Amino acid sequence: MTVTVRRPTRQRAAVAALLVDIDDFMSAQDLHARLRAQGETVGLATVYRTLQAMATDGDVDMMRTGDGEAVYRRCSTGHHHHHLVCRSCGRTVEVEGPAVESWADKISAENGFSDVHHTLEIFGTCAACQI
Amino acid sequence: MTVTVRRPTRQRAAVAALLVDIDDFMSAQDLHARLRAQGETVGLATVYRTLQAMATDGDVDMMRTGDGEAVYRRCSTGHHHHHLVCRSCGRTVEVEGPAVESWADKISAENGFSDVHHTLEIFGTCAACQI
DNA sequence: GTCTCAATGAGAATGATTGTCAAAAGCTTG
DNA sequence: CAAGCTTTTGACAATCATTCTCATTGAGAC
Ligand SMILES: [Zn+2]
Ligand SMILES: [Zn+2]
Ligand SMILES: [Zn+2]
Ligand SMILES: [Zn+2]
Repeated sequence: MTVTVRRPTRQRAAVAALLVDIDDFMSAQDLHARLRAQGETVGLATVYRTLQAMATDGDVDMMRTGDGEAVYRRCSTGHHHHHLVCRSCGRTVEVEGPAVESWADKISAENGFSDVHHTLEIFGTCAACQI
Repeated sequence: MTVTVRRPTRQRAAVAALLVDIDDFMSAQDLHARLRAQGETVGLATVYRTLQAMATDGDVDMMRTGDGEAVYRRCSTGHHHHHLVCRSCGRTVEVEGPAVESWADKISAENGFSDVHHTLEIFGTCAACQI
């Protein structure tokens, strides 16, 4: 197996620290803007690279918004889960569904697919955002 | 309720006809290239607009690839379903999961979310693409 | 301190998607 | 069929997230 080495840097620490404070999914652009607002000097490309590395390492979850933009979030659980996201205020709830996992496995096997993974997100309006 | 009127045009017919022939998800750019290769003269912007209109009307399914590109497919069933897609050759199988639907509804209700919808796709390697 | 290589950042480049707006084409009516 | 009205089209510019380039900086090892 290959172990990718990642050197700890001020920039990576800044991004990681910010993600701990934020509770909603946020884009690289937004995170970069927040960092700059806080006075942290981190390049945009570095924010992109850092987020991608964290996503690869499983340290953050990445999701695509309706218009295809990548958004990231530091989740509390390290294991596989999905999200219930308010399309109005962005509030996010982490959810698990054993039934879904087994269904996906069964469907994949039945159709001869291997090495599978799935994406599943639920969007709606949370109680606080009801009119 | 509002009923959107759509005038039938040569360009829309060409896009719709092409989608019937194709069995895999395909991007607007790709579809446009195919149309041009067939000698059909349809503008790129028109392909984008047509696909969006068809997706809105429920005539095609839209999905996002791993890198966020929108891809479209004319599905056989008119009702709600999901996809099992080969990440190597693109072969797509339409799948249904009543258990997943009810799970999503339950989770949403439990957390006070309303007006929900979900996205769910399974990616893997199909039998034919195994090494 | 020095050496080596990963990491950074400023800016350019890419590439999908959307906006603009004048010209072309459906539909309706006379 | 012609005129009038509205939608649709297409060439091109504009947007905008993301990636690339490459010279410079910084971390870790000795
Ligand atoms: Zn909300
Ligand atoms: Zn899952
Ligand atoms: Zn395949
Ligand atoms: Zn479903």
